[in-house]
Amino acid sequence: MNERHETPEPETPEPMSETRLTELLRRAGLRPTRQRLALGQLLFGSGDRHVSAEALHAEVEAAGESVSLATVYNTLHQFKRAGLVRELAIDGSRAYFDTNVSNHNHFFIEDAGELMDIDSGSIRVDGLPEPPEGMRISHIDVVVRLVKA
Amino acid sequence: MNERHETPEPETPEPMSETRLTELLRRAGLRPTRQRLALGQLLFGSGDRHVSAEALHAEVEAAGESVSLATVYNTLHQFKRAGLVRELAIDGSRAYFDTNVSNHNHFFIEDAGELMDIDSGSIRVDGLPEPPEGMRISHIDVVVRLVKA
DNA sequence: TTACATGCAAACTGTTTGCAAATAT
DNA sequence: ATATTTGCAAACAGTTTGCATGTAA
Repeated sequence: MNERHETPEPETPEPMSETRLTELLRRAGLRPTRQRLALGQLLFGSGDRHVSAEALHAEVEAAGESVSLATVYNTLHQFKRAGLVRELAIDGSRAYFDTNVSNHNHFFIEDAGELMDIDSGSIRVDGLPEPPEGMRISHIDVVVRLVKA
Repeated sequence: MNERHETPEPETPEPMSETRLTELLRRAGLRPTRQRLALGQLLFGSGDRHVSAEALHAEVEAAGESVSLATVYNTLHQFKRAGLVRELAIDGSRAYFDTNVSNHNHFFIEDAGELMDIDSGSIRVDGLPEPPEGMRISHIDVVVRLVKA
């Protein structure tokens, strides 16, 4: 396992050429294999996305590429280590990955298990208490849970 | 935006008599069995608590009462349905239950997997965007993740 | 007495891992 | 050539469930 920890690429969304994708992977220290290119295309080829491993696996199969579920998991974790995706703790029962790695928050539609970004500018959190001695804040997650009105 | 299902009684923390606990369970429509009394004592007998099922099981065994893990799970869910505890989505790998069912937020110490309440008054969230059509906000979770400084 | 609760082990879900075969450089 | 990556199936953790037995009312 040799991950290169570099500043995550400000990738342009929208259909990404294989060359761009290859570059992206290379810079992350990952060989551009068929599987990683297929997953990368789905993840980074069309704006910000929220996926579970299972869902991404279904998608890649539907797209005609065969990639094992284990590889989907491994790849998502490699992408995460490379800073290309962020993992979200939303719902204990499955892991969600977000291709938007910038600072932003989420709506979560409970019944549908569906996630949506909240524009980064809108929410403001203040009145934060001091973290306990010897600790620092690494990240603040805000999840706005929605139900049918 | 600060919707709350009516919480069924702000029970007094601190060592709770068996009679009080029995009452509490009765009002929740739950028979005061040995197991539920033992778990209830641990959960509601000493201020606000954050527990995983596994940890609570260890505790109750350590306290000399034998309660199966399955019963711990079942009981936590019954307590949750009764509004006596709240389940937290913090970390995909295990479920945490919080005996503080009022509106408040959390510090989460990543490495230790430890949770702490943040005083309810301190954090303020504003600039919330409108929920999508036909949806309403059921709850807002704020988790402040901490790492060693 | 009877409806509810428990314990056990087995089932299940989502995720991870070990290892031989395949692939990228 | 060789280091990395993959797929598979088996392992795994946490959680849930079916059912016979035990218990509260």
